[in-house]
Amino acid sequence: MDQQCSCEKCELKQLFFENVTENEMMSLCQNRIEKSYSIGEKIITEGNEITQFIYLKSGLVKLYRHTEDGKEQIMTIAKPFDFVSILSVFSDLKYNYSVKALEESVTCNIPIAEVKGLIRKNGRFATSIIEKMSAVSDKVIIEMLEIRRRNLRGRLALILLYFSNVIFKSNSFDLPISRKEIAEYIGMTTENVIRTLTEFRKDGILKIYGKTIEITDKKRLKLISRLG
Amino acid sequence: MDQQCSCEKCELKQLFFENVTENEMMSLCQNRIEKSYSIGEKIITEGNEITQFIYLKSGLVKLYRHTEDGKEQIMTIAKPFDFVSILSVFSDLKYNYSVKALEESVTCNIPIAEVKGLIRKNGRFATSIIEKMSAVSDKVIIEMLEIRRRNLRGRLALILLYFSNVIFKSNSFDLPISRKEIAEYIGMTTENVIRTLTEFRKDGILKIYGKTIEITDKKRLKLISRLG
DNA sequence: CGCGGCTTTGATGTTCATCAAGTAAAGTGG
DNA sequence: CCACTTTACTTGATGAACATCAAAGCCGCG
Repeated sequence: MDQQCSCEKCELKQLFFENVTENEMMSLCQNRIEKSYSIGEKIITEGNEITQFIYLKSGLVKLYRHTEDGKEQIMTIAKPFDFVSILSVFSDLKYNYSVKALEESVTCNIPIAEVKGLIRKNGRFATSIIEKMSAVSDKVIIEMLEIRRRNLRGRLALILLYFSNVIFKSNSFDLPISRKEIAEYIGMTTENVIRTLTEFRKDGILKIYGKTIEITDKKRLKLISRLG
Repeated sequence: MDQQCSCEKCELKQLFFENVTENEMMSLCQNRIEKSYSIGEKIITEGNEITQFIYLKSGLVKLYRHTEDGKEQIMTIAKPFDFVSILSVFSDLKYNYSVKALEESVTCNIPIAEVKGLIRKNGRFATSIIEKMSAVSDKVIIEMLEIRRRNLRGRLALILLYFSNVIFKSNSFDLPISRKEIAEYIGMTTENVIRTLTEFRKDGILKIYGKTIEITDKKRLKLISRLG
């Protein structure tokens, strides 16, 4: 095995492991497993035991859960640096949500005991994990409140802007989720997602080619997102 | 000053400070301030700087925030052990929500730097904080998803059961919040909260005397909560 | 090439917000 | 303590927003 651990070069090292000693890093590096997932593959299954601390190195994923009546609710869509396996990882023995890849994704998996040990031994590491957790749950909660307070047009406008500004950083992008999933994400029906998209198209706000969206009147979309 | 720190007797000590040494505890104890709040008093104001780590010793509080259009959204209702000042405390410099007392409440306030120091020095403490944080954000997120997936009747039934089973542990209790606040909590209008309450009363599910609620047909209320 | 899931549009009815208007309760200052 | 103001509560009427149901075209995949 190399003296130089391959994690040293990982662009996500600074995110969580900035304050980890060389020895600790070596141990992490030897115990970690990288996994690749193709579109639609499940990364985490609701109800399964939590054994790994998982974070997203690249790609895009959705966090979702099943309701009693068999439907799905999407909690959030996470990209790298947004954290995957943070919610409930430290408070529960089992996952109470599932995670699925929306794009080709790569995760880094570390045995949870290893991470817990590191938290106990290394205060700076503990601090950075706590800060990260705090930021992530905050983000999810605020996002959910922002969705809730809008009507359908506002909700759809909001997430289109989210894809455009935050995820893809472009006015033209391929929707990473189906119409049905958009509905599950923002709490409306598939039919109304489609109808509202069509409205936006007719109003000259969007161009739509299947999954490809081009935002042509962003100012107007922002207005709808603010006023509903 | 006493040798014996008064925090030693605090029933909440075990919750966060179980793993803290005697010296650390003395320091905490000297720097902490207990504060009392009467009904309606503000404990935390949105936008203010975060300087204290605040937890609820007794009482009941609401966490809420203002939307752009001047309305209020209640994020959750917290009781002791449910944590108050956990969301965003470690990731942000300012609060992005407010907290108000719904009942006579007492908080214990510790300078945030003190807690951060403790996290760095004491791994077991860091672990217990992380577990607590994880559990709290999980609770809030699941709660919000559960509210969202229901129709009005289901939402109202859900929170009535929440008050009855979780908060007051009785079929008869005084609502700690106004009709308007219920509306802000579960995302509906005040008028419809009232109308639905009246419906429940007419259906023989509840008795209502102002703020006092008595659940007379819990089985039925549970059914409504499940099926909407 | 046929099956199942996704997408689309239309018709219909329910659910819910909004507006209006009045009563009750609770806080406020003289 | 009473008049006054404000805030909370309540009911009804109306229309808009939204879900549901139905039917058909499309697409990818075994």
